[in-house]
Amino acid sequence: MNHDSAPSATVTALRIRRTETLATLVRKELERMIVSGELKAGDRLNESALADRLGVSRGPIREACRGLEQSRLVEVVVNRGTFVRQISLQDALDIYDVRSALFGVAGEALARRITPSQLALLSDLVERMSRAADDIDAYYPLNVEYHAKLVEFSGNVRLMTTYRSLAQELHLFRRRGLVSEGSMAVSNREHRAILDALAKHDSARAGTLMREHILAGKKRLMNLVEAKAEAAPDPPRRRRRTAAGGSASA
Amino acid sequence: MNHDSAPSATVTALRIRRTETLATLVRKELERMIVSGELKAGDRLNESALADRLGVSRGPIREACRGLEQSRLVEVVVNRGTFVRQISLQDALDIYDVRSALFGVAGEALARRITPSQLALLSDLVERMSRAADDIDAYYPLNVEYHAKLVEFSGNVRLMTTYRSLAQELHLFRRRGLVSEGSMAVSNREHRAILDALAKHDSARAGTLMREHILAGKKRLMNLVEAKAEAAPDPPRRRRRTAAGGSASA
DNA sequence: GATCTGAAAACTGTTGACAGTTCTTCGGGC
DNA sequence: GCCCGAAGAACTGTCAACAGTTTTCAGATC
Repeated sequence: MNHDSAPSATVTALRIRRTETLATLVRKELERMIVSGELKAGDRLNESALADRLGVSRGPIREACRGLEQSRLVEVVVNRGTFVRQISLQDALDIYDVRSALFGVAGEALARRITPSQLALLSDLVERMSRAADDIDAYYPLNVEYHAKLVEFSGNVRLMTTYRSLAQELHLFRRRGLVSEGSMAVSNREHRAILDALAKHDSARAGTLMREHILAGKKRLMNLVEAKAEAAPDPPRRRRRTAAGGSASA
Repeated sequence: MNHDSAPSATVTALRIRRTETLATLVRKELERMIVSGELKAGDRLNESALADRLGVSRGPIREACRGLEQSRLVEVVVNRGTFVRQISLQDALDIYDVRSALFGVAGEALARRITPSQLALLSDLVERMSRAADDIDAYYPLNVEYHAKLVEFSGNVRLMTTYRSLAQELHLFRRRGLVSEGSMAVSNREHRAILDALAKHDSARAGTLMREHILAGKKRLMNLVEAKAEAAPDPPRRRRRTAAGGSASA
């Protein structure tokens, strides 16, 4: 009854249209723009301009912004607009602490239930990271995928969504370049150790290692920030015109 | 210039209006209705009806729903509406695991920075809970406040918001009565132990105790569910007409 | 009585317009 | 040169209406 073979572009469009509302599509597009850096922290989202650009009216745009507000990617100021959120170093460090705890639980759960095929997949990722150890552009996406898979395989849906949301928020960190730097070889050694604990179904050890892996990342970030601060002592941060300013965040 | 004394209702309304948009007010009202149980899991949110009832148009209602969707209190199905989410026992248990991890981090951080006045406040809450040990209606809100304060005092904003969101989601658990039951005396003994560790600034112990406190709550819930299941063996869950049904939750 | 069908009702998705607020700009005064 | 203020532009908040989809329900059919 159902011809699944190669749906035409229009059919695909219709199928999307049937399961996704414009607001959802807009939200995803904005998410992409924010995470990719196309929209920078502090930028305002001009509703009319976005509406024109995406070929929709302002309604769906506003709905999308409300969603983004709740997932903390933007901040809405009454009568002034919605701004891409700006998170401080302290915010970033706080997020690392939370992520570390979540990653730890993921490890404990995963060690109990991991399957051979999942192990193989993770092992493959570690292997590829090892080969890409001196090419950050190849390494980075593999690293992201490795972490995402570890959380996904834990089987705890709520854990996964929470973790993903935090990871996405970290993209807002203004000096994001820092996040991906850090010694890749050391990091991958930790990846191997995690894999080993998982293979042995050692729940406690996997949890500890995964918790510490994130905390090590936090440490690396702190060291980098300190180093940079010494090299170029605190450029006077120019006040943005946006009300979204200040990193106090309530 | 500014007469602060007893602002009239209209002034208050205007002041609110200046800092809160209708969508925000609607979202808060809907949140209240959901958490209070006025809107039950599975119920549909009729946009026109709500608009009439709250005296606004459908725009702000829709925006509010998008926010609620992102915080996982409702589920939106294209062309059919938004439904109050229904979470399964498994979902609830998953949430307990995540909460436990977050609560643990909160404990570690809090033990390092807790102030005498914060200790006094927490101690007072435990004392009052102890006196209310056989009156669940008095005990329950104190218990909620105690947990909230522990997280709030941790000083990690992101941790607080994440924790709060999960706690709110737990209200959706269909057999929510169960959550508040459980041996209050035992629970308060744990509260005292936590307080003790915090007073001694014993970070590791506070973290462990707080983690285990939530896991103990999870255990209590599981035992209760099992007990009830034996008493009244699994009533055939009637399929709701709503598409939101099924607890598989992707 | 149960089931199918199709029209009407109810509801969601989206849009364009209007009201009120904020931002910009351009003179004028010091 | 710098500050202040008012008019205009730009933008957000809200609404009412239209289009398309889902649900309901009365009547026909078996």
